[in-house]
Amino acid sequence: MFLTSNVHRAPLHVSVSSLSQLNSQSVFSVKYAVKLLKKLADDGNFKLGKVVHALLIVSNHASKDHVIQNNCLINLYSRCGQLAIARHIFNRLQQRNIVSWSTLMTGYLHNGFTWEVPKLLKDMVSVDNLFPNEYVLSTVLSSCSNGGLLHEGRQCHALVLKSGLVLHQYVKNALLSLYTMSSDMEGVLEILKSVPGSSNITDNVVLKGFLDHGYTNEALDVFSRMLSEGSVGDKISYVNIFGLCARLKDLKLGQQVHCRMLKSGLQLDVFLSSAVMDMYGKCGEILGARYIFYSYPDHNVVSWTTILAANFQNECFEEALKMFLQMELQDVVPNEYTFAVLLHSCAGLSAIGCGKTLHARVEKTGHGTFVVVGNALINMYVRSGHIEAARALFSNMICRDTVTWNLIISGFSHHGRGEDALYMFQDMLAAKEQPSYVTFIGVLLACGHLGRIEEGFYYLQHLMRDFGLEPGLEHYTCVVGLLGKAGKLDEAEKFMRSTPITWDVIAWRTLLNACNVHRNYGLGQKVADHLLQLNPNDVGTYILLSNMHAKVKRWDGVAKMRKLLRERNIKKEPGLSWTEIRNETHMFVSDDTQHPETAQIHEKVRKLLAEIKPLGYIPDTASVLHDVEQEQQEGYLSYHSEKLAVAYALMKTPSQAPIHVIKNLRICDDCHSALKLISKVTMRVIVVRDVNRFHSFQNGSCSCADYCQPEVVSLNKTFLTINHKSASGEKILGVRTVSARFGTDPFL
DNA sequence: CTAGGGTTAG
Repeated sequence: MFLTSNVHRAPLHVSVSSLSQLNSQSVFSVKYAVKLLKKLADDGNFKLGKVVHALLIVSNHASKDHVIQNNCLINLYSRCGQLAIARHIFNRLQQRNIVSWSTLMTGYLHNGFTWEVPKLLKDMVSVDNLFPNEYVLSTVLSSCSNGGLLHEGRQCHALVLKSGLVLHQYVKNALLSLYTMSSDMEGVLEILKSVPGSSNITDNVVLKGFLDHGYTNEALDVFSRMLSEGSVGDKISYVNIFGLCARLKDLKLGQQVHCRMLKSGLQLDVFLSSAVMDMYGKCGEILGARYIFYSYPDHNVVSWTTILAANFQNECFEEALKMFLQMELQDVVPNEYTFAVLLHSCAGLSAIGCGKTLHARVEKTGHGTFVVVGNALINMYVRSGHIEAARALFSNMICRDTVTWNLIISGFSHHGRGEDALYMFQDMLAAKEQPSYVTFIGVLLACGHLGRIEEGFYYLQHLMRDFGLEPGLEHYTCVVGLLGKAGKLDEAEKFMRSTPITWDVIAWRTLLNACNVHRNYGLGQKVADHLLQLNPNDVGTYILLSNMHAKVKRWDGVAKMRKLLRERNIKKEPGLSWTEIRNETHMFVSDDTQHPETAQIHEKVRKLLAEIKPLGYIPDTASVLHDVEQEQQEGYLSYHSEKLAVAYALMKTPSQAPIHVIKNLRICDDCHSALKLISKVTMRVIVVRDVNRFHSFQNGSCSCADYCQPEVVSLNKTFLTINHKSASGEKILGVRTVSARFGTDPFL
């Protein structure tokens, strides 16, 4: 084009010496200068812009006082990030109009000086006696929403109403953004109702607003209206809609939207690919997320973090850590979200070595001061069994949020430290931090552990409601556990029958477990029947039931359970335990002989069992459901994985070191009593994380006080669940090492 | 001559 060729060629050849030749010539008409400056402003071309500006000055043309041309110069400099120059020109204008003001305001807005913009409006009205038009109003409103200036924004709303410009779409959208920013979704609905007309941009603002503030149904309404109008818009619309699908965890809808996007021919960009990955990740379809990741090449921190998070959310913790190494190789610099995801992945694996390395790194980079990272660190230490390290971190945190408190409270609860948990809860209230739904799960677990029935009911029936919280299934399940633990089994059953809620398998299993502990055979059988009716293939029920039969020496019952399992071809998930020794993770499978040191480990187990026998240990293998086929083989050694892992850790660690073992199932009664005694004879602290909680064995007793906690979901869905398959699906046996090289050695 | 919407943690 004529314009571009002129811009890009002619002025480029202008040198200082040639300026004098151009001096007397009228090179630019005003009209041409305006076109040129606009083009340069759009490109953000500071270098050429200065040259043209210089030419305009030296050309001695009458145009230099031309207001439109000068407005273009202000625009040029503010678009190039040179706000000081823009302001200087504005100050020296011979004459100015409303566009001069509006251009300057936009400059302040885009350069981050949002709070100056309402002041400029005030000056404009008082000094130049100009009334704001739609350009000015939408710019000032945007500044208010970007800068959190709610008060000023409200005043602008008044101006908008006075001017009658509400009907203007730009102004309306800016108003919607303002009310979205201030979480006033009722205000948003009000504007939508009173102002007709909608554009793609309106839809996007509103959709995002509804999503951010939990108005999922309203967001769905917007989406279905977009569909009925035949188009779902552009890339940004798709980003928002994928966000909606992610929120709904509706994979089917997400796939349909994805198909539609493909058909519409839209190409992925870094935002869109992140949004699609996030959708697949949150909908539990990790393969979809990975597919998108590899089909779009140009990733930034955010899209990398998205794929790491998708892996984490789908319990592919190792894969998340491995992919981070790739990210580093590509020189993408991680941010606080990246570190949070990585630390949560370590937490999922109880990979304390990786976790500590990352801890060292965030301390060095300064990311440790972000709440998200602090929370992730606390979570990592809690789930690796280092509750005191978590407490120390908590004490040193500069700023905390609800999640921080929830983590430390339920952390103590899961470690059987009920009193500490309740003290923390009191501190939380004293710090004026609003407790949430999750907070009370941790609090009720703590009450359960301490056997404080009345206190628990007070929290459930009064305090929660004082904070506007409606108790849910998790809370009620905690109460069942609370009553059950105190031996009030009939009351627990009555509570379940009288509470109008749909109880799930977990709740009934909590009651069955209580029956088991308190040897209430009759009620136990009743509950078990009910459980098997709910889910005839639930292994957990069979195991509990079999334990119960064994406890009252009803061996016929135990045999019946085994027969049922065999007949129904129900496979018990293999028992896995692992322990980390100097950054190496050693994984054990029950009755596994693949570890290179199997002979020594078995020898160690035999020795330990012999040592604790005099202290009263009676092997209780009959009560334990092993793999039925294997069990009938001759010479079968019933060594559960946790026994193997503990024995190995005892062999390989210094004599005072505490031992940390993680397992995928619930610890069985036999191992539990064995480990209590082993902690006594070896004088070691042995911390075992099972699916539900932590058992801290010390000097012959356990922090769980021999009672299992209800299996309520706490903090998030991945709490205490593990990934026993690697990304490629290979089965993990014997020794496996989780690499812990993340660029920074914690001891450097 | 001047104005608007997007991705990651729990």
